[in-house]
Amino acid sequence: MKQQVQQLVREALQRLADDGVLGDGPPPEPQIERTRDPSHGDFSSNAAMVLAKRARTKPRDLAERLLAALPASPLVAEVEIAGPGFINFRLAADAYRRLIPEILLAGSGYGRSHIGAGKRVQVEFVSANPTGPLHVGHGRGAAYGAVVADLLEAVGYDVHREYYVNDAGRQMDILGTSVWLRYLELCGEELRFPSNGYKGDYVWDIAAALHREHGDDYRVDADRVFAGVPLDQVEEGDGGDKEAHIDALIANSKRLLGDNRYRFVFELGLNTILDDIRDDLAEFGVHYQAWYSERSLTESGAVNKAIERLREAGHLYEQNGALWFRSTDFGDEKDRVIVRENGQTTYFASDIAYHLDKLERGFARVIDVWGADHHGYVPRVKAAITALGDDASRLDVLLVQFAVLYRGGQKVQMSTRSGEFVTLRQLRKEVGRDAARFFYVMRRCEQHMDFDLDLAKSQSADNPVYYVQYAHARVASVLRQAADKGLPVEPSPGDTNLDRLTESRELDLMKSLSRYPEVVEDAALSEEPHQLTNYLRELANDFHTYYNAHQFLVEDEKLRDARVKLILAVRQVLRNGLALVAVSAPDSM
RNA sequence: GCCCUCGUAGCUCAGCAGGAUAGAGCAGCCGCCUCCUAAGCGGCAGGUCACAGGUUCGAAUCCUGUCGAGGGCACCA
Repeated sequence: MKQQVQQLVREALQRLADDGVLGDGPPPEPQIERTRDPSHGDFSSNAAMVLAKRARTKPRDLAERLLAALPASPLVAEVEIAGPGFINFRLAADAYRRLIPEILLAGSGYGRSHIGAGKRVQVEFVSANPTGPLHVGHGRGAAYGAVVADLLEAVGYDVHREYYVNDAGRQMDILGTSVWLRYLELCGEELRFPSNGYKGDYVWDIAAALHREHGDDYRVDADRVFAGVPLDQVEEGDGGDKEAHIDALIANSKRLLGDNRYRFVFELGLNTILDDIRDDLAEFGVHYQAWYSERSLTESGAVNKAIERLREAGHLYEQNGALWFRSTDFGDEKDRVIVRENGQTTYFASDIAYHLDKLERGFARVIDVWGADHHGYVPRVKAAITALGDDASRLDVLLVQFAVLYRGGQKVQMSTRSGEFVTLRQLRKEVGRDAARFFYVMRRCEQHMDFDLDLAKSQSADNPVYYVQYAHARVASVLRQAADKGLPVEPSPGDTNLDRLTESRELDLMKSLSRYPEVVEDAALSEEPHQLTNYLRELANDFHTYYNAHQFLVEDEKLRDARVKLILAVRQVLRNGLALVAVSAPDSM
């Protein structure tokens, strides 16, 4: 609808340009926006103000000429010049009425478009280390990434969703060792669990599974495991070193178990947790096209290849036994280590290889959804891409701020270190998938979020999820009532009877319905799902207002038919919008 | 110390590729069910858009600085 108005202005501008009114060059693309104030009509263009300087006229004079050049259209009921030079359009009620059969015909396709033109976009999100279950912070990234991906798909992009699995590196070794130590405790070994180990209950569970399946097969005397290991740091200033302590334990684990058996324990931990994450996300309505293994990058030689390319391009140097990437040449604040003194490549090296791989796979755009705590990481990844001769602007990093949970007005304390964090699974169990999904994307991602658990659980109008779902359920309820009363619920074809929709609330509702495709497009292109949830709330509000003001199942057959068609269209749009945020659209509450 | 994000109604947040009197939801106050679910609707009240400068015909929106909140500054991932 907006596009149709835009087309009119575009033609008018072209005419003025042909007449030489606009000075040199082709006319610019006109900006059309929905008005805030209904007294300004439905749409507004600031073209005259923007082009006044170029045309060397006053904005209002140019607006007059533009108005005169505007082609006639049945769409428009009224055009006027207002304020400093805005051109305001009021559309004909029929233009809105015609939308209803369009929506009913398009069904789940209403609001979808082809702006993306099938361009391939990759969205990588969550990508949490498989060292423990997902917590509520990951949940926000999961919901956000999933909705951004679905939105982009809805506007015609070919979307590839990917989870980068950090299945290599020290953190994973710490997990493997943690599992083994817990297992040894289950075997009856006495030991002091390292302060830097993973202490969550899930580690016990994995250890228990190992013990159940393999008895004492992996048992080694605790004394041998801790032999020659530097002191742990139990509390501040006790002279211990928890990093050196855990590293030595890892080394001992590898040595005492041998490669194959160490690998077995390691894989057991990794796979158990990864399976759990996979299930968790699937239950949350989050699905991926690929789970990309970090380890595979090393094994395929991709990491070495990336390093070689950087070396050939002259961006590497050696210092203190390590290999560094001169990222400061590309705007990073300091240079970064690629290969450590001990010969191991860093996580960053893998990440360079991974991003190189992403770009080589030919995605027009690559979107990374990261936790805000990784923001310092952005410049170095972009630096690496630039250094490799690619265009860093193809990569878009979206940073998602943390969510702070509130229960009973109190902040829910969380600490990853002690293993006391609320998991995504617990959250889903407490508030349900619908509320979790909706609440997570209700706010701009860069906004710190207060997640009110009590509100998310409440079955009241205060809760925006119930509010929107209730609107959907009410439509279904009306249809049930119609059936009970023996009234025909099959709507008439096309725009039959729609001229009976003359109430202001009906027009408001139709206007809201007409905005939906614009909302989806804006939300998708700006990667802002909250625009969609806000819209859904507004649409639900328009519907509830209408519901309260008018009876739908009236005696007058034609009016009844018209109103039923309108609310069917409302139901369709609510369904489509809720589907995009993966929230259910129930027929009864 | 340096860097990033944020600071809008009592609370939670929209609005920010500059535009017409700053919006919504809670909470507060006042109304609305013999009628399709009141899990709803309407109304009132509530703001020096953190602060100070600057750019502009025009700034919540752009720039600089100050203050405040969160985060980041590893040969961890």
